[in-house]
Amino acid sequence: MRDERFCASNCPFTRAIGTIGNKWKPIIINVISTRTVRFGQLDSIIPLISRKVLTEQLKELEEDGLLERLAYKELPPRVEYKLSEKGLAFLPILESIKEWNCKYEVALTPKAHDRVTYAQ
Amino acid sequence: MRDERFCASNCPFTRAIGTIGNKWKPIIINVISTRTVRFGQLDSIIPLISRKVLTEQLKELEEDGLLERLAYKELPPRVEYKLSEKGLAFLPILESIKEWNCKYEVALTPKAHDRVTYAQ
DNA sequence: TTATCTGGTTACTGCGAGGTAACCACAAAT
DNA sequence: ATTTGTGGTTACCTCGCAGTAACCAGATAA
Repeated sequence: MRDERFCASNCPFTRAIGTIGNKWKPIIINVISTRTVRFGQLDSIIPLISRKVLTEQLKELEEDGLLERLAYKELPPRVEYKLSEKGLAFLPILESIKEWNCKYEVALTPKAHDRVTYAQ
Repeated sequence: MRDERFCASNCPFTRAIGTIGNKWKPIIINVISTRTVRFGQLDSIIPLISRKVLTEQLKELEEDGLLERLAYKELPPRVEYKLSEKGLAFLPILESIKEWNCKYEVALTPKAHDRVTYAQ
């Protein structure tokens, strides 16, 4: 899940990609953002992710110091996640990605086949 | 390789992550940077990637408009890759990631076991 | 008594990402 | 005649990511 060869690289950029360079972590960080979010909320907000993978990703993010896990000893249990200073410092990067995408993402041009069909 | 469910999302951020949110693409973009690089150079510069995967990633990056492929009809063949405007616009984001990592990546603290060993 | 709620964990399983190795064209060099 | 250089493509196979389903505690509600 986390690529050990990347994390063991002597290139800091490669290590960074080894840490946050997968599809779920930027999504999770973006969802948490500046809030405090419970596990169940993340599970329902993020489409398509399974509880198992969500648990794994959260654990890795915590290990890498991007977020903090607050477990309350209640029943039923309550666990809250919030970004650490490091995680919060990553948010502007996600904003840049959003801006970059909105500026450069081309509207999907219909395929030639479809265009001909409609033109007739 | 590219997650179709991400790319089909109606959330632009999710689509962006579906496009560049994997481990190889940021590395490739960072290596090409402002240069014009040949296939063989990428193959030798980037450690651990196979030619097959490199080809696939380059093709996807081209399809997504991040880079341009220049094939010269020579023998032996020569193919050069360079970033498009969209790809170049992504470089500052990679720089931000480098800065973010250097600022917040904690030096791996030796485990308690090792520390005790050395202390003795 | 039984269901519900929460945040997981575990075992089982399948699919596909990705690695390896062989192969291609064709010119120039040896 | 054979090797080398270049940028791939293809078939084959394996490993592991990730999905599913079952299970857990234990208090509260119905």
